[in-house]
Amino acid sequence: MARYQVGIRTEARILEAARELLGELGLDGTTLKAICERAGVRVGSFYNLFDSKETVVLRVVAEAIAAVDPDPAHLGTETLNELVEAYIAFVTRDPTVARIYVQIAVSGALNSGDLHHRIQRHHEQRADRFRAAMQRDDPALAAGEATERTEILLATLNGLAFRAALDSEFDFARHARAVTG
Amino acid sequence: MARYQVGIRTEARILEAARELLGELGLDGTTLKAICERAGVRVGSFYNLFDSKETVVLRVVAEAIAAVDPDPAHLGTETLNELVEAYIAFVTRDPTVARIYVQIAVSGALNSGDLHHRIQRHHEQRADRFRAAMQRDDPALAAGEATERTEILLATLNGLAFRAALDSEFDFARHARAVTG
DNA sequence: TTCAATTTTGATTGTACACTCTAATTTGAG
DNA sequence: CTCAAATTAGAGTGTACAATCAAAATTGAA
Repeated sequence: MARYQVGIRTEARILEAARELLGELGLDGTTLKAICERAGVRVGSFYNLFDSKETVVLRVVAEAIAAVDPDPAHLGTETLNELVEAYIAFVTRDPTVARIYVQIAVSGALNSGDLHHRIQRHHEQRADRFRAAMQRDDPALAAGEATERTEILLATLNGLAFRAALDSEFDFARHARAVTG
Repeated sequence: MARYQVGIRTEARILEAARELLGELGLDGTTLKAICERAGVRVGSFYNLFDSKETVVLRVVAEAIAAVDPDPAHLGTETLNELVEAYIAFVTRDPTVARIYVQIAVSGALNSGDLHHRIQRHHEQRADRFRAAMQRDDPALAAGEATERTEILLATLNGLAFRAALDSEFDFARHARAVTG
């Protein structure tokens, strides 16, 4: 190990370049060449720091999701409303990254089993947090009913996000808040 | 014009091959080469009949959607329930094609403006039919309220379809019918 | 200061892809 | 049967892509 400072900075530049390109050009426009050019790095250096292009893209998406997490420490104190607001923040702050998440999820569904499982697990974890928050809000709510409501709520939010991806005029936040309460 | 029979049959073979491959391998796996091999046709013949690969893929998707249309003649007599059932039929009959529709919609959103507009128009037309059916079911329903409910209903159906694309075990039909009431 | 480990370079590989073009062949209407 | 139009063949074009590799340069701990 024993990373050198210069390498750490290069890694950060590559991630920043990828983040910018994904936002500006989307997944297809974010080629290895484009990332390296913007980061001011040769291709060989890229592969010294990352295993693949996929690695970088997934890190950018994961960081965008983590950036809006209302409970990064997993203390289990978040409310349903906070979770919905986090979802809204993710979609409205960086709509392109949100779209890329959907794109990866859908195209990866058939191929590359590993990616598929990671996305499925991510969805399940999010569903668990929604369900737990829902039951904290209303302790009388039965577990099965909470699971069911969570499934529908998340589907609606995902569907609205999809709608927002197609139409930039669409007021995602307003509709998302409407379904919550 | 004046098509020859052999050409018409070849066209049908190409469409069938594309349909099969899209179902088996998804969008990425459905290459021009693969389509031509399965259809027993040389690449040159393909381009004599179709402008591009995109043309074929879009025709397959459009035909899959049209196949479940409860009111192909647009008589305006369909019920909300029929529309939901048509949606369910589309997703459950050929899940891969449904996923490809999402894939095209999401990836095309940034690029190729034409495709983007076509998909947006398709969504709007569907929303109109849902809203009209909703008001036929309940004539007392205000227009604004119907628009709002349609937006939410379609979002939920799309989100559930997305969920089904990620998890083949997911019972899409049951959840879809649950939200309709 | 030394020097092993890390980082950078840049030329290169290999591949997969959609699409084109011309000439030969086949079709079917009159 | 004729022949123009439709269809087919198949080699070829061009391009964009992710990834590899060996050698040179640099870093920074001891």
